[in-house]
Amino acid sequence: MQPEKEVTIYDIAKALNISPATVSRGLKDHSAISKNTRKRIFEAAQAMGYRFNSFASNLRRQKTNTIGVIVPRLNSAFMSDAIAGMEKVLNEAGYNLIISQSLEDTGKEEKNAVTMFNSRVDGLIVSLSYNTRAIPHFEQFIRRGIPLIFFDRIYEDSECPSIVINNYEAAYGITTHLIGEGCKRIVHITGNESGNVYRQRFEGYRDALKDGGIEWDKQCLIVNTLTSGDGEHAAEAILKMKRRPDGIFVANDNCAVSCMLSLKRQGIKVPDDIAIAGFNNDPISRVAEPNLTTIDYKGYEMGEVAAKTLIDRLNGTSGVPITNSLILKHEIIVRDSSLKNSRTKHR
Amino acid sequence: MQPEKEVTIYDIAKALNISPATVSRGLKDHSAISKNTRKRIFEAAQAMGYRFNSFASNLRRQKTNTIGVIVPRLNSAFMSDAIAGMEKVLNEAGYNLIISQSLEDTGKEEKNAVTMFNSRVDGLIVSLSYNTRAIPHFEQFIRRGIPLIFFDRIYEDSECPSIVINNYEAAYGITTHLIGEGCKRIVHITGNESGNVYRQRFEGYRDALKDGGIEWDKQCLIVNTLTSGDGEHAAEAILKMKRRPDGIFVANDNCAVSCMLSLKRQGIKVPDDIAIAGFNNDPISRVAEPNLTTIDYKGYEMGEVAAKTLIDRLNGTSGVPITNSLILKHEIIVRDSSLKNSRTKHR
DNA sequence: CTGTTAGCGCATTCAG
DNA sequence: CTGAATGCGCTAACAG
Repeated sequence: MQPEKEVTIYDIAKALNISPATVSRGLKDHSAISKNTRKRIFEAAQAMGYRFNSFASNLRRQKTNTIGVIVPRLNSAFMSDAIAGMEKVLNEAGYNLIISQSLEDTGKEEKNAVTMFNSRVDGLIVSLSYNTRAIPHFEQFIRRGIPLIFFDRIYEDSECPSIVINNYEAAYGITTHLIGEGCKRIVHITGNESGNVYRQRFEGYRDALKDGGIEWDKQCLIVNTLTSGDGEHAAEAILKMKRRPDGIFVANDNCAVSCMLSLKRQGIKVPDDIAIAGFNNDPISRVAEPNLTTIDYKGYEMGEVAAKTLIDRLNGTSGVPITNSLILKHEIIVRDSSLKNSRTKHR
Repeated sequence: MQPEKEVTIYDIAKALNISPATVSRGLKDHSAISKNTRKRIFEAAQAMGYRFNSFASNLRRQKTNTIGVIVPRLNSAFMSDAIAGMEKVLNEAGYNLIISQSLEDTGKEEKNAVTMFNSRVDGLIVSLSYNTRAIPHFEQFIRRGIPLIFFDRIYEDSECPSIVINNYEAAYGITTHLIGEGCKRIVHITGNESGNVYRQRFEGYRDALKDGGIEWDKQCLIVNTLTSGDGEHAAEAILKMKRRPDGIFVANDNCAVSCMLSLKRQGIKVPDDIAIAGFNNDPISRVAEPNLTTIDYKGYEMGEVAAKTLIDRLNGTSGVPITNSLILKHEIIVRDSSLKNSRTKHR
C-alpha cells in the first residue's frame, strides 16, 4: 500500500483558490476571516486529509507547546497519580507532555534534561532523582527563561517554584503517634538525607522523639535506598540490635511493608512487639497484614498544582511575583500496624 | 535575567569561517568531514551554547525520530516495566518517546491517536484499552505506512505485528494446577471477553475444566473490570452462591488480592476453603497473605521486543516479510494461596 | 573534504 | 477581510 502524500495549506489554498495565509488563519479560527471562508477551509481540510504540521509551526513560532516531565520513576502509585494530574491540566491548556524517568540515576537525569532542552520544551516539571545534589543540568533552562517547577523531591537552593508537602510535620506527627502508642525506642529507616524529603522526615522524627522525652540514639537510624530488599536487610539489622526497638518509622511504604513481613517471618509480632509506620499511603499499605499506618498525600493534586503553577509562569506577566512554593496537605492514616494501645483496650 | 538568544549552525559557521553545511555535517559526525574540522565545530558549538533544533531538522527530513506509545494505564507494575524496556531499546536507537494513557477509555485512546498522528510519530506501539473493539483511529497510520505494533492487548484482525504471551496456555495451566490441588468447583473472574487477553484466559480455564473432568457451569463466570472494588463485589457474589466454589482463578492480581482479602474478612480460609490464583505476578501478590499463586510474564522483555520489532519495521527492507507476531514465555508461580494438597501433606 | 543552493510547512508583517 | 512575501534552522543534492 502506498503511503499517502502529505497535504499542506498550499494544497488547500490551491483547491479553494485563496491564499495560503488565509488558510493558515482560517485553520486557527482567526477572527479576521469570514465565517464562510473558514467553513470552506475546514471542510476542504477534512476532505483532503490535511494534518497540521506542528514542526513547521514550532519552527516558525519558536514555541513548542510541549512540557517536559522528569521523574525518578513512573511506576509508583504516587507518581502515576501525579502525572495523571499534570496530564489533565496541561492537556486542557493545549500542551503536550514528554515524560521520562531518571530511574534514580543523576546521569540519566542529565541526559533526559538535554533531550528536553533540545526538544525545546516550553516548560519543565521535575522531581529529582535520589542522588541529585546539584542541578547544573537544569541551569540552562533557567538561563534561557524556560520555567522550571519542582515537586516532591525539590532542589531547595533554587528560585524555582516548588510543590511539596510538609515532610517535617508529617514525620513529626506519625512519630508522635508511635510514641503515644507506647513506643519507647523507635528506629527510623530512611533514604539519603541530603535530599529535602528524607532529611525533613528524619528531622521531624528526631524532634518528635526529643519533644516526647525520648533520647535520640544514633543506633536507631538506618539509611538505605528504601527498596523492598533494603527493607529485608533492615529487618535483619534490627533483629541483631542489642536493644531491640518497639517501633519503626519507615520513610516509604514499600520498604516498610517488606521490613514488616521479614520481621513477622522471624516471629516478631506487629504491632505488639514492634509497631510500624510507613509513608505514602501506597495501595500496598492496605494489603499488608496488619494494615500499615502511613501518611497520605495526594499525588494527583500535586500534579495538578505543579502543572497550574507552570502555566501561570508561562502566561505570567513577568515581573509580577507569583507564589513561589506551595505546601500541600497530608494526613496521618492510622491502621493496625501501629495500634498497640488500642489493641490492649479493645481486647 | 535576559533569555539568551538561540545559536544556530550559521552562527557557528560564521565564527569558524566555514559553511553551515559543513557545520551540520560535522555535528552529526558525518564521515566526510576531517577530524580536525569536526573537533573545531564541536568546541565552538559547546562554547557558544548551541543547541540542536530538532524541529527544523524534522521539518527538513520529514521524520521525527519520535515513537508514540499508547497504553491503558501507566501505573501497573507490568506496564511500567514494559515501558522501561521500550525506552531503553528506543533510546539506544536514537528515538524519543511520547507516552500517553487511554485510561481504559476508547474515546481518550482515539484522541491520543490523533495527537500522535499530528505529532508525526515515526511509529506507534499500542496496548488497547479495555473496550476498544475496532481501530479506525489507527487506520490512518497504516494507510500512511507508519509502522504500528500491538502488545499484550492486541487487535487480532489486523496485519500489524503483535507481541503477546499465550494467555490460553497460561490460564489452562493455572486452572489445571487448581484442579490438581483438589478444587472441584472453580470460579473464574475476568474482564471483557471480547478482547484477546481475557477471552483467551477464559478459554484456557474452560478447556482445563473440561480436560480435568469438571463440568463447566455458567454460574462460575464473573465478568467485571477487574478493579479492586470489583474484587470485593465478586467476593460478595461468591459468598451468596448456593454451591460455594472451592477455587477461584482471577484474571489479574489486583482483583484477586482484594477478592481474597474480602473473603478472609468473611471468615473464609484461603486456600483451605477456597484456593485462589491470580495473573500477572504483580508485587502485590507477594505481599498478600497467603501469597498469591499467579502467572509471571516479563513486561520489560515484552517492551524490549515490541520496540525491536518496531525498529525492524522502520529500517526494514520493505518486501522482506518480517515475523508478524511473537509469543513470549510465561511461568506459573505457585504460592500458598492455592496449595491445598501441599498444606495437608506438610503439616 | 567542503561549499552553494534550495526548500521542508507554517505564521506573520505589511500592504491592499 | 484577504494576499504577497519572507524566513524560522536545518539537510541533502549537487558541484566542486
